[in-house]
Formats: sequence, C-alpha cells, structure tokens
Amino acid sequence: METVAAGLRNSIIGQRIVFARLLTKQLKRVNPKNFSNAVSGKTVESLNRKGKQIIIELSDGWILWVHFMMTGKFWLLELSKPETKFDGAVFELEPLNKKLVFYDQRRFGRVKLLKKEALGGLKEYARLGPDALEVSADEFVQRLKARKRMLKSLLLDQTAVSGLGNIYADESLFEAKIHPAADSSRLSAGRLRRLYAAVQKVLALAVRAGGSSIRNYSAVDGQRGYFQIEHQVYQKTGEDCPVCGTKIKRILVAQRSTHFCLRCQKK
DNA sequence: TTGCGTGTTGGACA
DNA sequence: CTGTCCAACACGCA
Repeated sequence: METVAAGLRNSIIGQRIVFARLLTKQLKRVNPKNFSNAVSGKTVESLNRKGKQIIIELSDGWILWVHFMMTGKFWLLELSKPETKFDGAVFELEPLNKKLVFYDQRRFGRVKLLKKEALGGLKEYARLGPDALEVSADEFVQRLKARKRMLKSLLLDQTAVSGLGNIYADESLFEAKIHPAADSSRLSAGRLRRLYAAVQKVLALAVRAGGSSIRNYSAVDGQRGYFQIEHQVYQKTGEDCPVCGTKIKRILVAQRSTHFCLRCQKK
C-alpha cells in the first residue's frame, strides 16, 4: 500500500479530473447520485495513506476515500484503452491525458466520495488504529498488551494497529519468533518490542522492494518492482523453515491461513 | 464438475 | 470483550 500510494501521489497530484463516472452498482450504492458532477472539474490536491486506506483530497473540500480490499488497484491508462467489466470507477485526468481506473476483480473494494468534514465520521476511517509505519514502539506494545487475543488476530485487527495484512502478519511473527496463537496479554513487553522491531524490518524490506510480489498486486505503472520479496513462511506450507529446516505449518487463526515454524516460534 | 483457497472487512451469533 | 461462521465476488487449481 505504501508503494502504491507513493506511486499514485507522484502521478496524479495537480491533475484535474475532467470527467468521472462510476461503473458498478456496488460503488453507485455507496455514493451520492451526483458523484460525476461533484468530482468533475476538481483538482487532485493531496494523496495520503492510513493503514490500507487511501485518502485523496480534491479541490473545494471533497475527499475520495479508497479501500482496495483484496484485489482493488489503480491503473493509469491511455484514454483509448477499452473499458473492462472490472472497472469500478474512472477518472479522466488533464493535462496528463490519461484515465485513472479503479479496477477490482472481486469487487470488494470501495471508493467513496465525501466532504472533508465528514471524513472523521466515516466509521471505517475513525476506527483505525495508528499506522504500523508510524506508531512508536511504546504505543505498539501498549495497544497489543491491552487486549487478550491471539496475537495474529490482533495484528490483523486494524483498530489495534493499521496497515498489516495476512502476509506481513505471518512474516513479522516469524521474524520475531513468536507463535501466531500466542496470547497478546500474556506476552512480555520485551517480546512485544521484538515483534515491533520485526514489523518495522519486514515493512521496510517490503517498501524497499516495491511492495508484495504476489501476482496482480502492483504499483500504478504496472511494474512489479525490480526486487521480488522472498517470503519466509507465507504460503510455504510443507517447505523447510529457512532457519531450522522444520516443515512450515499452516493453521487457521481468525479464519485466515497462518503459516509458521513450530520450532522457531514459541508462545 | 465440485470444492477449496485467495491480498479484507463487517455483521450475526454463542 | 472474544471466537466462529458467513457474506460480498471472481477466478485458478486439483
């Protein structure tokens, strides 16, 4: 998300939206009827990310709030590129003379137009905990320790700390040598600090590599990123642990596939 | 053909 | 509060 946001920011700040439209009924349902009129003619003033959400500020106090969910993404395409059935929203930009397309195969993703003053009242935004790349070690430890949950479940809970998904949760827990089902309230502050350091390390590596290497999750320009991230445990079920050689296990935590090394990662 | 798994989230329910 | 199940949707794969 960080690399996607950075790429987008460089591409569309200062661009004027000369025409916009929503193409799927899901997006139409959560947006005002005058979406097209309200957005058209506005200029993109800023683009920020919090957790997995993208906040695009337009002129005249409008905000485009975006969540990619599983498969959403932005493409910057030539105007002549034909529309596809997965195009959810289209914004034609000047003077770039390209169209920014919110493309989403599974259609779980959301784009919502709202006034700037209403952003704080948006439930999805208001509930967000501090971003994983910005939170301090002390606050990270305090927020995780405050709850009694399986650790991985808490890492995925965006109200505790925001920005971590299934991949980076597994990779961070492996890096910190902590069992994903460990009880958050029973872990020492020292081990939670170790987890904090692991999260920072994993995210920094990922950002440097240009994001996750999983197919169809890519930056705005379609580049995969020159570097490929080497996942240590994520989706490595049955393969050897890169540290001790024990077979990587897969369990379910919070209904999500969870990959870890039984020998390296302790509760 | 059928069922399962996939990067996410929120709601119903015990 | 916590965990579990399910739904939103499309597709690749065994």
